[in-house]
Amino acid sequence: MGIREVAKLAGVSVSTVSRTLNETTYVKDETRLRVLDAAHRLNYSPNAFAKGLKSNKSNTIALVIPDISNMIFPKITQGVEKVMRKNGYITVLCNTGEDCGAEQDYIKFLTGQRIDGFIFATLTKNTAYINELRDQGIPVVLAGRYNDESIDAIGVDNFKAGYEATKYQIEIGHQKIVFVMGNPKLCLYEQRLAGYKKALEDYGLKFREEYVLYELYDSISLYSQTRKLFERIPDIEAIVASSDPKAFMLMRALRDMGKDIPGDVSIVGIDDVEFSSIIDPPLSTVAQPLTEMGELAAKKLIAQIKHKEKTGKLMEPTVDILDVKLIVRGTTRKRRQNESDRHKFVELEQ
Amino acid sequence: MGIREVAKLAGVSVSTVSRTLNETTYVKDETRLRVLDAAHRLNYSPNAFAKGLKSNKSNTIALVIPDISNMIFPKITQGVEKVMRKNGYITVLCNTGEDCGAEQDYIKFLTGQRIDGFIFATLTKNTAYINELRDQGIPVVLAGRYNDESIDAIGVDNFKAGYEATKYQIEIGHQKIVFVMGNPKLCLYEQRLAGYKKALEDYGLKFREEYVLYELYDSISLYSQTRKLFERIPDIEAIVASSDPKAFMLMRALRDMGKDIPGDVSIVGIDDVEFSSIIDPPLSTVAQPLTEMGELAAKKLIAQIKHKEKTGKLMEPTVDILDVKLIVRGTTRKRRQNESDRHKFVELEQ
DNA sequence: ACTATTCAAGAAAACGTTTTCATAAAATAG
DNA sequence: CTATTTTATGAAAACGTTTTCTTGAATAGT
Repeated sequence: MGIREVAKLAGVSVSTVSRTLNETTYVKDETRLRVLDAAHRLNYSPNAFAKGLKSNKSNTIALVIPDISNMIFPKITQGVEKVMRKNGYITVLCNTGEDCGAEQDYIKFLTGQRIDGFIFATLTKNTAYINELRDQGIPVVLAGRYNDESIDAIGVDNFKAGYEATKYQIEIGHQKIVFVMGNPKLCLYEQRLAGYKKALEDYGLKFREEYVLYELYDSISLYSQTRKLFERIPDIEAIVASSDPKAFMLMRALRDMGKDIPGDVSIVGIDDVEFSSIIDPPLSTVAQPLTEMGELAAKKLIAQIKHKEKTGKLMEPTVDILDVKLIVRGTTRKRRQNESDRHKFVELEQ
Repeated sequence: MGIREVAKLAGVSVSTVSRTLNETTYVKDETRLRVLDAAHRLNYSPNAFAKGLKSNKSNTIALVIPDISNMIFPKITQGVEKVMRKNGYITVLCNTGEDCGAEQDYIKFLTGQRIDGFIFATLTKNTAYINELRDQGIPVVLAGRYNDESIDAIGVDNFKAGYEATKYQIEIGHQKIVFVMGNPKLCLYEQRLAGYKKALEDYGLKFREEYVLYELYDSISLYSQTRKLFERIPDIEAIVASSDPKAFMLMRALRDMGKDIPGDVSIVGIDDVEFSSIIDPPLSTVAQPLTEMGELAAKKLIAQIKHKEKTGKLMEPTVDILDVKLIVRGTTRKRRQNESDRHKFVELEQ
């Protein structure tokens, strides 16, 4: 089942078989046909190990993500895989479980496996070992993080996302706006928070530390923290959640406290995961183009790989920032003038 | 950076280096230390291509799924990847997009890439090319489907899932129970439907074809179909959805028609995806252990791979069926005695 | 008609390992 | 003290390709 068998059946040398199959130089039409036929008859498929050994190419890339069951990553993954497959690359999945150590181990292991390139969608700040990878000449692109100009990246405008979400809440009349913060180690949350602050500032509202709710530990803790916050400050009017899943958790907590959404609290998220449009009421949110991000990251990586194959060097890194877009759905609502108006409104609706 | 450099630095032959690194036969302690030190100093990592060429092992498996952004697959994927990584295997992700042709292309391509084994979580009935794969001696395990005893598989008891969901609706007093059917090409839906029918029968209820709602095309169409069904048969009391995402879509449609859940319609799903517990009200559903399914499939595949390495043959295939469990949450509710009672109830609550 | 050039195809080297074969020293047995 | 076994290592073959080096035939240029 090797190339030798094909050669024998076609009555040519192995070199000729290789040449026809790889279309590398001249081979007479008549011979080519014989070879192709033989290869087909023997159901020949070249040994990837041998090929790789010569070419030092695996046609395999690694997608490193923290947690595939976190809703934003399947979309990114889908985009990456699709583009890779179309271009003849295989995608290996590395689920690091948000564990930096595991990530490094994985990288070390994969480097030995001669991976052609890496896409990192992990979101921690520490990029030392990632830069190292690039310094070794291995193509790397970051998806969803771009704290560093020294590496190729596709990101979204997280600052704008935070800004737009907040701006909208302000423009529909809210002033007491809580920001739900995520893990501060991830710069995307910092950027979103910065956007929130800037919007407040631009509209002459004062930033108050007690209005930002930090997600400590996990999303369960967010539930109890929400209740505590609303007990302390009952007149909160609006919420900007730094991610959709956080918005879901808050909606849950609020509902359990007897609050109506958007009647009592106007909520806007950031992400636009698939579920945001399915829940009731559908979540208003700032959408980031996740699948597109994956696709672009994949294309960028392929471009680097090809360039490296040709020239032996990597291109200068660039970072592309994708735009975000506010989608108004059912969880946001104009502020009513005062309490008495509000009751009127409620009665009217029933 | 090859083994030769290590050998030179350690002052030994390449054979000795290989032997120390693979711990295959005798090598003097003193020599071993020298080699290890040299390898470490040169940051040596063996070339996977060369290794594979000799051993015919890639330490790589392929996970074939229809759609990673379909909520049940990230969980399975997570389970597979975790076990694989722990055992030194790499997982390549194959997202076929429910397209059988693409799947076959992918398989052909991967077979050439010398993949050690396959896990299929795709759910179509046609297994001809999968059986072929096994006949070629390639380890294969199916996750989530088990229509065939000739291949290793991990499945869930889909019949029981349909049965338990229906049984519960009956036991809390409902009689007019709609079943929402999925793609009939997937045997898991057929099995769930069979469970529904059997439960009806066991409780002396008649199966009515007009009570099963077929998801034609996509989940969007399900929305309009739901409305049509309830216009035609307004007194439906309960719904058994053959998957949680379908339940979500129905809840949406029902809500838009002004129906209260579970007040007017009692709904139970099957799957227990992460979101089911997050939405409001949280979905009652029959849970299948998705992550566990992935883990077990991975373990089974590894067992086959190891066995094949040792004996050159595959073990007799076995299929394991995991149990499912009804989780009662907020979308199900006991039937009230009659219409007048019902109005009373509603008033009381307000 | 004789040399360049292009076309066509085989022989053999190379890729970086592992593994077999060979050999020698050391340990053990009789 | 020799004969065998065990321990330890090097040389070389093998894995299945691609690619360089040759060589030969055909075509073209004067």
